Amino acid sequence: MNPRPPRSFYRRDAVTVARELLGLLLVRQLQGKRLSGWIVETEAYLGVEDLAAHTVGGRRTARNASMWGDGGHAYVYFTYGMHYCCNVVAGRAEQPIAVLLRSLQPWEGVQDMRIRRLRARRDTDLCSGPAKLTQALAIDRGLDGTDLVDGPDLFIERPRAIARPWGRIVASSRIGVQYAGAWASKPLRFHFADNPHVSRP
DNA sequence: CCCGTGATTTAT
DNA sequence: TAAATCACGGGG
Repeated sequence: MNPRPPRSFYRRDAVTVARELLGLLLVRQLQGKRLSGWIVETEAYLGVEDLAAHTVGGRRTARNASMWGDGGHAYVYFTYGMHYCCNVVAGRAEQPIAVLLRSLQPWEGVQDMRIRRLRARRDTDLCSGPAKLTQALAIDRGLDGTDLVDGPDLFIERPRAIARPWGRIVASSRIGVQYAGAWASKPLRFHFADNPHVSRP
C-alpha cells in the first residue's frame, strides 16, 4: 500500500496543490478492486475573486458546499445534464479553493475502465478529460465530500519510488471558462509536456 | 462546427 | 415558477 499525502499537503494554495498533484496516483476502490491513474493534468480554481470558480463572489450553495470545507476532500459536481467532474479541495475550511482533475494516465484496472468507457477507441481516450476520468473510475455525486486522506473509496497516493520520469510541467489557460473575462487567460492549468493522456496539447 | 442533457442557479 | 446557464464529450 502506497502512502497518502497528509492533510497538510492539501491545506495550501490551489496553484501549489495543482502543480504537486501532477505525478500522484488517484485511486478508486470499488467492489474490492482498484481503479487508478496517474494525475497528468489539473486546473486551479482560486475562490471568491476567481470569475471562473463556482465560489465566485462568495457563492455558497448545496452543490458547492464541499468546496467550503477543509482541504483533502473531494468536490464532485454534475454538469451539462450528463457529466461529473472531480475536484480536490485545497486550503482550509471557509477558504473555497479547489483543483479540478482533468486527465489521468490509466494505471490499475484498465480493463474495467474500457468497459465503463465503451466510446473510447484508444487507451488515451479513457481518462483524457474531467468527465472521462470520472466515468472511467465510477466517480459520481455520491463521492462528493469524501475524505481523500482517510476515506476507503477514493483517495490519492504518493508512492515512495517514482513510477516514471514525468518531465516538464507546462502552464496554460484553463479550458471551458471563456466567460470569465481576465480570469479566462490566467495560466492556471498545469500538465506534463508531451504526455499523450492530456485532454489537449 | 453543433448538439444532447437535466441539475443548478438566477431572474421574475 | 420560468428561463438561462453550464470547469463537457462525441460526432461531423
